[in-house]
Amino acid sequence: MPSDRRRPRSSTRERLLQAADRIWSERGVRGASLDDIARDAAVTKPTLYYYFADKSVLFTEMVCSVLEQHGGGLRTASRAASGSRERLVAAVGYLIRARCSGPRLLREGGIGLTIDQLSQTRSAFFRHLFSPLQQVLDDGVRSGELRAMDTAFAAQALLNLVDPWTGREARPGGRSADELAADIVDLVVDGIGA
Amino acid sequence: MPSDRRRPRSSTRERLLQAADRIWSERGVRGASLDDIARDAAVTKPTLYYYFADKSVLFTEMVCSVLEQHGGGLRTASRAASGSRERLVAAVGYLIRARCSGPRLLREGGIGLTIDQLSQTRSAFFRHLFSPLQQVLDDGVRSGELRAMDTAFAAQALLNLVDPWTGREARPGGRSADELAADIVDLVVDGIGA
DNA sequence: TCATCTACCTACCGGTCGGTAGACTTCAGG
DNA sequence: CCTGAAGTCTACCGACCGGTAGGTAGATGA
Repeated sequence: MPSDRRRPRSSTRERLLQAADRIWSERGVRGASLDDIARDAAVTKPTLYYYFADKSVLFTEMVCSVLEQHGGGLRTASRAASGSRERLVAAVGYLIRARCSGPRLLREGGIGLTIDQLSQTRSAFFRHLFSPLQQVLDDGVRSGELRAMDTAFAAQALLNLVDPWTGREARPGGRSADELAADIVDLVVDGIGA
Repeated sequence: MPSDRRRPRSSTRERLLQAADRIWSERGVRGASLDDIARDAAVTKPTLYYYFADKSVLFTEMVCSVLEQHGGGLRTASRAASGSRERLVAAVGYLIRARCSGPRLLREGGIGLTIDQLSQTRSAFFRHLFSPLQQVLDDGVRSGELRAMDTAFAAQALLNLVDPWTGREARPGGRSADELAADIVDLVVDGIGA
């Protein structure tokens, strides 16, 4: 091997975070080993340990990093649209297109996160995903486009709805991300009542 | 050990299925070992292998068995009520109370199920959970209580909504099973539009 | 009474996983 | 040219997991 060594510190670290996101999102935290992640980032496991103290740290930092990233995209997307329904479609569509599997990974827990790490990921979830979505709902209620409701419950419900459908399979009826987003928002906004 | 031996064959087998359901539902299929399940059923792992050829067979039989069981409860519950909204509340309430985590376990897949086992679990899911729920929606559309819609999509959405909240934790705002069911159905039937 | 069967056990195997020790390579600064 | 830190590697460990080999206690039936 020539001088691949001595790569800039941030690049390898970043590749490891991305690999952890991609692989764990697809196969679950327990479905893929650290070797798999290291291999995907084109390094070996000890190199992974050079950058992250242990598995739980890698997990926590990865989740926080992708939540922050998707939080930014979510805010941008929902601000770009006007009207509550359109903002919701934009937000939901972004989450699906970005394959944002944060909530699902959060629910996996159990890898032995410390209380501190757990509260870190929860806080990242609320700050970056939950709150922006709830904000859109609150705005809609205030402007009269949406009815009065428990917006926290509705926001969580929306995220729970989006989550199982972010994978590349399992898009009902072969819907595209945009169609799926529109259908989800139509369902939740209009309801199924006559 | 006195004469615990020579227990009736069906009892131990049944206890293993129940243990697998309870433990895997709580900790995920990869989060608990066969030793854990055997221990919970008060036998050893080889005894588990006496009844089930391997892990994937135990998984498949367990999923089919609990789906069948919950399917029965689901039909009974939704038939006992009248009116689409009430039938939906009854159905959703049953699934939450029964902590029916079938859909989540199904999504885990990946334990190396054969194609045959996979189609077996999918078919059980559709026959016992999905179809009864879609039936309630179809009836509602036919009677005019619900608007025309893609009932397959709506049924899947309802199951996706229920699923993340069947766990013992994570009931938003400390809702009881019945309150949660009512809130979910209100959200989906009435929508959040003004 | 004795062979056979069911139901279960202890003890182990091969493989994988998270994690570590320590050597090697590259490169910047003196 | 030397040194030392940064970055990466090979090679390994103990724990655990799925699965198996081989044996045993007790009920059953001829």
